[in-house]
Amino acid sequence: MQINRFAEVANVPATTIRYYEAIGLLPEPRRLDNGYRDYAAEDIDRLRLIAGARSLGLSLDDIGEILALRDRREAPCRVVLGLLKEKAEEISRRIAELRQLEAELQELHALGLTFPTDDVEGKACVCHLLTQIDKRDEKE
Amino acid sequence: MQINRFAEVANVPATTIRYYEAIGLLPEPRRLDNGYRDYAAEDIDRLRLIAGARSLGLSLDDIGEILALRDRREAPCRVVLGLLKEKAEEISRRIAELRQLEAELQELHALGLTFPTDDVEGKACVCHLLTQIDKRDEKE
DNA sequence: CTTGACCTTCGAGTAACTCGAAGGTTTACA
DNA sequence: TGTAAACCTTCGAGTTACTCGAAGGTCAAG
Repeated sequence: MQINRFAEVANVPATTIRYYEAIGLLPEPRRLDNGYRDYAAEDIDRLRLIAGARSLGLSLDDIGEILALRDRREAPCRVVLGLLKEKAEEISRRIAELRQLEAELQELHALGLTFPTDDVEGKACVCHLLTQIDKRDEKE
Repeated sequence: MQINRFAEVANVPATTIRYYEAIGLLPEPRRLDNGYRDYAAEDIDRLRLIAGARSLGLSLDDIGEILALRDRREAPCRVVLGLLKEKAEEISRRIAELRQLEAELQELHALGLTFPTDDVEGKACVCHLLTQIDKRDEKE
């Protein structure tokens, strides 16, 4: 299987596959006589694991650890479970932050609409509000 | 005002201030005889605008545009309003994505807990689930 | 025989900083 | 007077996870 076919079955760009190989996540594959990479069916699983973990937001570093465990014939399940939990918590924190930010943006936008749109220097302008954000946070 | 004091009043690390100067967001300040940067009170506003806009998630590119308009004595308010609206929409999309991801992570974690944690090769393991994520999405 | 689709490597670019090295300056203190 | 601590300077490289471009080799079809 050449790289493009491999890319297709795992749904990962070929350039990304070469990148994963370069950083050591994927082993160097056999080569055809012409030097083209030649993947075996067994390779798909590893790449799918990487892609799956990435789509859940795990870092390539985390994934590297998981694969290293597996390569040493140790089951990485416990590590994976921990990482999934951590990630879920991180994301729930991130969601809270973004909600906050979303509210702030909407408020600022609404407030900005009530101001003139041609005030370069004065204080009656969204742009001026931008300079006040930190100060306002401190007062709260 | 030397850079550390300037950093303090605007609540931005000194290294970041140098960085903003290097990429042209902040003008080169006067220098003291010993070569140290010397900021004026008027400079604070510009840095606060940058910091405020950054904290709302605007990119340095966006901020560069805003500042360029201001430097040309054109009011950037309309642009700012547009950017705030765009950002709010982007963030609301991002929140939806993260919610989805959070649910997936929790589901996977819960499911993983019901599996043995010492299965290297077999299919009864969270790690195996990771390789199935894309396929499952396709079925849905 | 050439066109197009594939494959190769290498180096650089992205965003927004952050860090480290290697050095100069100023102030405080023994 | 010496020196240590706390400033300041520049420059280059590191971070994350790719992505792109250049320059070139290979292969099948028409």
